[in-house]
Amino acid sequence: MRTDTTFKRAFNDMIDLLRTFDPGAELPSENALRAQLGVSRTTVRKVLASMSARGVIVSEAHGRIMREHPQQIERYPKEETLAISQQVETSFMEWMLRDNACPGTEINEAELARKFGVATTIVREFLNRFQKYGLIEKRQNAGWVFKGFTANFALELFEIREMFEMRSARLFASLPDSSPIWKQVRAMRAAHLELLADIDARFQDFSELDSRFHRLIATVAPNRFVESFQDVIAIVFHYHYQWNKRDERTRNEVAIREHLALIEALESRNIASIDQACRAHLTSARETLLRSIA
Amino acid sequence: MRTDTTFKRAFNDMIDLLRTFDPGAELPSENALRAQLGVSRTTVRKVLASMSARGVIVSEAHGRIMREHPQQIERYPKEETLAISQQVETSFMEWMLRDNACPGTEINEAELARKFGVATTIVREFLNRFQKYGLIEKRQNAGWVFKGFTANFALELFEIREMFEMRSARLFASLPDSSPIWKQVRAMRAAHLELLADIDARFQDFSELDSRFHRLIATVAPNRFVESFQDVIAIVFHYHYQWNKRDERTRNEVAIREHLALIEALESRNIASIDQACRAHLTSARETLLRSIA
DNA sequence: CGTATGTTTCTTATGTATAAAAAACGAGGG
DNA sequence: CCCTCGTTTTTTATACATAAGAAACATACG
Repeated sequence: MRTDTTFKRAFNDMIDLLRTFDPGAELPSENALRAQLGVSRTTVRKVLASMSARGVIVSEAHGRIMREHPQQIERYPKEETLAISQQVETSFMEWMLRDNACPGTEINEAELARKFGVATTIVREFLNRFQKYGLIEKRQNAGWVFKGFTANFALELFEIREMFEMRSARLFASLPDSSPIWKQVRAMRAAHLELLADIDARFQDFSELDSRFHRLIATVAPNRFVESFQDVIAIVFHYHYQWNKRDERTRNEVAIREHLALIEALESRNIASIDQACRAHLTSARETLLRSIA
Repeated sequence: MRTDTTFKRAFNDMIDLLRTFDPGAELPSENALRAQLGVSRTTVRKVLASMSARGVIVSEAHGRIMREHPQQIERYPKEETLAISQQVETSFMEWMLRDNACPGTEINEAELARKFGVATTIVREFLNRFQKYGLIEKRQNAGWVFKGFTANFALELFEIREMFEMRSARLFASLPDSSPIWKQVRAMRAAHLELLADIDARFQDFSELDSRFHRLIATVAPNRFVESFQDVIAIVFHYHYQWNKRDERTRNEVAIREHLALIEALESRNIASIDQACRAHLTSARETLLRSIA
């Protein structure tokens, strides 16, 4: 049966939300909370009931009042707030990347389901979605084959990435000053400089910034297929580097500097510089990935 | 419970296979048949048993003998040889393209399952796989949204297609004479000329030839993401034009001539001609699609 | 011993069940 | 009438069940 991860996530979020109110304050309506927590009213009511039961809030004639800041209420642990399908993604990635599964390995739905402790339906659904990442292949009336997280995979991935990214980057040259994207570019530069200043402590934050940076570049010429491909890149980098920490700090610092160079090139509107900076970064990222695979 | 479409398909194939034997001939071993029919031995045995029951073949001490050509045995109808998941694809495409679903329409798994007369699991699985075609989008804990088979969709599709196809086509210029692909190119030209000669009768065969032609061009630089994108193109064209027959004959004849021009350009090894022919064809294909959508 | 068939076991394709979440419906109160 | 809240209905996420199909094992025969 369905897990109540949505409720638990909303419950945790509600704790944070309550911190922004003063003790004794009247809470917003269920509908307002629904919008803020991003869940249905049904779930909001469940959270409210749960909070009431713990005495954090009390129902009055005219609505609900927060009694006190929920200091000692326990949050639900992170794992319990993730839908089973998301947990399966992590489990699978771990199996694939950490256990170093060999190219050509047969993937068995039933076996994975047992190993991960979930229903076969979920594994099946995950594999169907995962297919688009190009790492597995289905065989008629039989299981799947793992094609391997290989150098070849990396090369094919970067071949497409280069096509897509060069196309977007070049478009910046002809973007008018008035385009709102320049503001975002400046903000992006600031975020990079900030991270760079504190690189020793925060180098792990780079992965997410990286993804945001490349997605921003892609937005100049919106295309659903390009966006979908960004998901492929994001998931590969996210999980691969999560379990592959060699030279992480250096690697990220280099990438940040390359990003900054590209930002400068974009702002210069000079096609040649843009080309050069973009290609330099992609080449470097590709080599880094290849080195970590070999 | 699982349907026996695999058996029915194998049964039909077996009828064709038996036609190639003489009456009284001894049949190949179960294992040999398995390889020829492309199914498991379990299914082969089921087919053999079924054929025996109908008296077409008899078991002897030393194997099986075909008694007579299976003239009056009835084949299973085509629909019964398609897995439910494939039928759902057709049903969904029909709903989307023929019923002209509006952009923004909410897709309801349960409702579709009822409408198509299948289990919700299947619909869910289909939608997950179908997501990669860029026509639907999932919303957290809710259904899906149909983004519409719109002009925008066509434009984004062709933008990627042009990038991919120009890349491949250009590579032909530097391909050595010795490459085995030239032979395939010549065969492809022959197939086109043949179809052109008989265009009035066979113009419906173009769709499949078209797909093969573009896939052939892509094989010069194999890339799983490009290949996967060919599936997108193939499915879109296959279904869209299946229910959109306006000017079909003319449309296909034009495309064949464009293909022939491109083949000639490829063989010339002249980058400029290749570029020109390739772009001309893609532009024309795009305009045709756009016209049929509007 | 290698190949062909009979038998058993395991996996996949598909249907059904159900708790959780979302959405729709309804009734009061400003 | 619009908003808020209580209630009912519908849908989704997940588990489980089972026939069809694949694969592994076993036996027999040349």
